[in-house]
Amino acid sequence: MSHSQGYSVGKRMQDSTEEPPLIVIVGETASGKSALAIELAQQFDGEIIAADSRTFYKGMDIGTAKPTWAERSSVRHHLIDITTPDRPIAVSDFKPLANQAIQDIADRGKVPFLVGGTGLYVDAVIYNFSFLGEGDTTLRRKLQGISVDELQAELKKKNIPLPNNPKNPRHLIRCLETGGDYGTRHGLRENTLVMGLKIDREHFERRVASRTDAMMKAGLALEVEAMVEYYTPDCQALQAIGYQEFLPYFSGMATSEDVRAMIIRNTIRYAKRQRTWFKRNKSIQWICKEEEAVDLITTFLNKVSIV
RNA sequence: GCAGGGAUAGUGAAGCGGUCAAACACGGGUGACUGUAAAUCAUCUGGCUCAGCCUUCGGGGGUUCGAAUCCCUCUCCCUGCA
Repeated sequence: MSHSQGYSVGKRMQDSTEEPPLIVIVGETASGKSALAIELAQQFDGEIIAADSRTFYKGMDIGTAKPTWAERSSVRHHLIDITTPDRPIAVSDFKPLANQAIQDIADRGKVPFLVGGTGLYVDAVIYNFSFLGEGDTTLRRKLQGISVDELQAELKKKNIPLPNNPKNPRHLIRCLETGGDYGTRHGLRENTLVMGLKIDREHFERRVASRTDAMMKAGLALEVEAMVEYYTPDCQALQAIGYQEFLPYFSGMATSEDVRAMIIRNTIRYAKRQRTWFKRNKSIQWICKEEEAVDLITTFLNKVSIV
């Protein structure tokens, strides 16, 4: 942020090492960050890049609270509907896609807004994660049947230290895949403003309930049924809140009232996990109202254009 | 009215004389987490001046060195006979 070398505008445009400015908005699900982002993007001539692990997928519209077509025509959105549930997008796929979008938006003279609730994916971009290799899927499938104790024993045998979550089978398997290596993270991306949208608990829970009702009224059951029939119900993308909860309903083991209650509960639990994730990110500037965001962005953009 | 059965922590449900602040499940809190992340996992969950102490197992009263566990009685609930 401190290279006041007096680049000419032309030089800056050519210089690929210079990071385009980026505005990031994070927040728990149903916090209203998408609506806020649209407002802000309109106001500051921006475009939105979705950092949501479930809005990549075509067909998962209602349950993921994907922005509507009207919203998407008012502000251009990137990385929504870019794949299908049977072709998942992992963090390591997301990061380059997001960076491409950022560059593309900046090249067209607009302001990129990275907006989403998937903390890991956001971090991958703003902390410039480096990744290790992809795991062997057949080996992974084989390891999935093994107990935690056996996985730990396997690691011990190969002299690989246990991961930070030593009882998490997925982390143990990944550890086995990478030989105990981890990717690296860097400092916060330059020219980046990170904002987090806060929402008070009570207001939030009411929102979740009414949002769930609205989704169900909009035909969520049909959407899920179609997806489950076309893809396998256990495919990773469909392992999403608003989707999995319907499985017992389809097999006659639950009422739609049960489904509703489950979705609400799982959404609230998910939001808690998001809060925990974001809490330790000290780069986030927490805001409650749009005006605060406007202020932060205004000063941010001024500073960036001066450098 | 008679004969049985039951009342256990936020909920469901074990326990049936000491090792019980009480299994387990759910619910809830807190947290971890770089290639499945809307996923996955850990941990706590009666109270406190917390390696110890205090108050709990429908209410009251007994028996016992000792009771959630045995006896008496009261309240409420279910089942069978009236």
